[in-house]
Amino acid sequence: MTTGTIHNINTWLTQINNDFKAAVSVDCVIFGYDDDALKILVSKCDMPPFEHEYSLLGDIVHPDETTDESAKRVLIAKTGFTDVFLEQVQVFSDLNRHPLGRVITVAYFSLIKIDKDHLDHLEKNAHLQWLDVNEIRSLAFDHFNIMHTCLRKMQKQIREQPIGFNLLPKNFTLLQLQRLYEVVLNIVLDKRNFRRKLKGLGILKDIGEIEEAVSHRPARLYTFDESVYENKKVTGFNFEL
Amino acid sequence: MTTGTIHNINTWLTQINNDFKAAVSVDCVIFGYDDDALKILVSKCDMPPFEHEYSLLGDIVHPDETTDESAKRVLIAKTGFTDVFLEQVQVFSDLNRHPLGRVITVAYFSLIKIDKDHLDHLEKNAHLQWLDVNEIRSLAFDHFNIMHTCLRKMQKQIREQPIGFNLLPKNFTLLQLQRLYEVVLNIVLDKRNFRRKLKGLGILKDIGEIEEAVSHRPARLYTFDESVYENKKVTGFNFEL
DNA sequence: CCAAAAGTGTTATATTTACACCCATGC
DNA sequence: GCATGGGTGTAAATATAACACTTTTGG
Repeated sequence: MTTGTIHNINTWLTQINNDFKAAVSVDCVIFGYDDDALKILVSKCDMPPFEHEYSLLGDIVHPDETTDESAKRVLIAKTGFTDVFLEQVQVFSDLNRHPLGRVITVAYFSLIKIDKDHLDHLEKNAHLQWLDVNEIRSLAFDHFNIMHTCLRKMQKQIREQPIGFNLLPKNFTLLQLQRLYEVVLNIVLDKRNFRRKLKGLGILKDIGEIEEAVSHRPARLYTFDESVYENKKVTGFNFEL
Repeated sequence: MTTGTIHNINTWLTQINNDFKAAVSVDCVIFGYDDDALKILVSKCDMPPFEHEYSLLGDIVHPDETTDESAKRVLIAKTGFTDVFLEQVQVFSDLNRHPLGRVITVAYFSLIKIDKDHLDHLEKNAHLQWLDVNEIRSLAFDHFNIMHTCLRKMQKQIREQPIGFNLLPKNFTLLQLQRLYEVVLNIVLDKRNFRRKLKGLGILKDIGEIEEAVSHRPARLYTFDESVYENKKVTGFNFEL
């Protein structure tokens, strides 16, 4: 192919041939943290040849929405949460990744709090299920690959930005936060160093309350102080642990 | 919209309606470093209403190629280089981003060495031009936005991985390398600390030669030792400056 | 001899790591 | 009283930051 003859969508191409159109979808890796495990929300897949696999939650992108909007729509529809942390990760476009034909998908990951209200909602979607990321051996389509890519990106991002709070209840103890990092990153953290680091960042607010109904000394409860974070962010911020 | 009624491309949807197909393109932010400036390769745009703007190099994604392959094809066609550093950045899918209709684009950035052979090749593509990223005020379509997003991602990545070498000749002096970082990141670096840091990383190989034809004390020439980097990468590597 | 970049070490400061004990609560 | 996690400080090691002069080459 010579340089003079290739199409160029940014110059003299004047119409788009139908042969060059593709279906575009979004797929969401929805992370939740529960029971000291990192989980993702999946759905039973009933499309051959993946009838006995689980798949990520996704949908085709509608003509009147961006891919970000599409991913948000999927999340709201499936989880009921309207205010979700959502991050675009990567396009997957292998030619035969989907049995319906050419489907180019944009992968997203999302972090949500698994709570009682949420579980009630999920009961209406009996086909949905939480899987421990460490126990997943395969998923439908190329979703195992997508899940892994999103997991790596999330692990990187959780070290650089305070996004882990999205996985915890509004108020949490320092040990809960530490365990979250340990589980997500598969590492062991030193309690004192972890606490010093987080208090030093100044993004935690002691809400002046303590745990209730625990069979040990109750811990103080903290919340993520987003306003402090927003102020510091501009000057640079290192969340490394 | 209720949860029971949304489409789901991963379950019971059995065909893809043409109304749900879109044109998919790739757009490449091709970075080059020359004359102590970071530049990008652009093309004169002749599509209304952007006749007097420059645009990124891109093309529609063909039915028989992934988006990565598509981006690589554009790069080879426009620059002649077959072995290019290429990184997927993000999807841009605003509804009216392209005058031909719905075009969802996948943005990539690429790092290449600007050298004489390259310039010879470009002369055959008279519509191509290098623009200093600091002097660009606008580009066609949403390309200014795309360029900025790619620039930020590249700046982040160059601090974490030794990708800067892709912008330099095979052999280079330490000062050239330092200037590259200073220009790309808009920072000032300390010469001694920079040298200590890089020598400590062990990824530079002194090739035993010196600069020629310079009107000052000639500097040693180094090259990037990829094999050492590949070995170290698995154990973790911090390229922060 | 002048201009231009090459090349080189030390000290102070900040950050990170490693590590052990007493405390409060429920049962 | 015992099991469980809550909560705290210090010292060593490492990494980062600041800083100035002599050397070598070409013109």
